[in-house]
Amino acid sequence: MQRRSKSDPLSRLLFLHRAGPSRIDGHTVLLALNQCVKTSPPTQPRQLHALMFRLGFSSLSALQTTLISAYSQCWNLADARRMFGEITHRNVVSWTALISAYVNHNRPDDALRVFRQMQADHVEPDRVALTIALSACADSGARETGEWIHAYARRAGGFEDDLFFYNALLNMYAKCGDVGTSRWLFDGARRRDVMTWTSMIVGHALHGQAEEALLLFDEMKRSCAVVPNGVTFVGVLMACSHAGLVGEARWHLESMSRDYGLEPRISHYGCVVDLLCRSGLLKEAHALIESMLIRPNAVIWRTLLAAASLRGDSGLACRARRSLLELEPGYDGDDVAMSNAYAAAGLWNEKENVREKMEQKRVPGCSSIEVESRVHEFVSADKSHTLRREMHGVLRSLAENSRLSETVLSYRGI
DNA sequence: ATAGGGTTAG
Repeated sequence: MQRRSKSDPLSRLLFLHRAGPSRIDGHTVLLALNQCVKTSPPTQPRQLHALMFRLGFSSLSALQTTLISAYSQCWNLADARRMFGEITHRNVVSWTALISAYVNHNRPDDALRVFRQMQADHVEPDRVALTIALSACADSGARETGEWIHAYARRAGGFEDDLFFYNALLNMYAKCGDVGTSRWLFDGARRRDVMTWTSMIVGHALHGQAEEALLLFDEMKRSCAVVPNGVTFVGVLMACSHAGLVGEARWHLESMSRDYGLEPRISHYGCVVDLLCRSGLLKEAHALIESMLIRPNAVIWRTLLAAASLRGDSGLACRARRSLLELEPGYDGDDVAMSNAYAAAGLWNEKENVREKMEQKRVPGCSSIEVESRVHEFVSADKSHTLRREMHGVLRSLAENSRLSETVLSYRGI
């Protein structure tokens, strides 16, 4: 149980209640609930839930809806779902709260399932519901559903002035692979905010269109209408990373804090470390990690370890491995990388030592994939799956195709 | 008119 002060919204509410229940109405309770959710750490939604019962507001649908998002924000999806089940008169807002909960818990397919259930229940989506459904489409790559929502919105009036909706639409097309339509929406936009620019820059970057992304970022700065934020710089650095533009990436990383007062986060450093490593600049990557103001995480060190093992730099690999043992000692993949590093450097005895330790652990790495809601698992050199012949055939043709396109690219001098 | 539900990274 947390300690709370006399002035926190819950205590105030209880005080008012004791003074005379008639002084409290639904609005008062709702305001208090919202304040509770905003404090950090947020008040446990179960306490709020109990209080609603005590004050006699437990069946007010607006309050129940607020509790759905409160449970969701406290990482309690099961209780959010249960809360939804308790609502007897569901409207578009309560459905939307649940859809949003699934989106925020990285379950876009479940979000879309609920979106369809809502319509089967004869509840018409409004533009907020459509906006959240679009972000679910973007996250799961559900382009056809996204296009359906676009058509639906056009019939319902377009919502072109709603930047929330417009940005979600533009982002959906970009994430689902249709950068052309995304750019068409961008060029035709009546208004643009940071999110519009950022979604478009990231969209280009994700699809390897580094030049378009960087040109757009220049244009954004020249227009002076919006100020880039941390996410914008993730897009810019991703673009540099895909195009191998080392100098440009370093310049933008410095410009972030110098010109915009944005302290680079781990994801920004991650982009640049990855780029330096893939360009073979391992010493520079290491120096950047050591110079960071924030504590490097396992992903960053693992990037360096992978590069060091690929190039047989066993000294640097050891350095990365040491940090990884502190951060994530149980991660078996790092042993594999380390043994590869020794092998690449010709240090066979050291390689054998690592291998032997791995054998003692005996935990084979396992990959899994979900197809039509059945999960299939594979370990290395697995021959047990009934469709292995078909799968190997597909893999062979993929490998063949990528060899072909590589030949074409090198023929063009790229 | 409408408490409550909203967009950007990997």
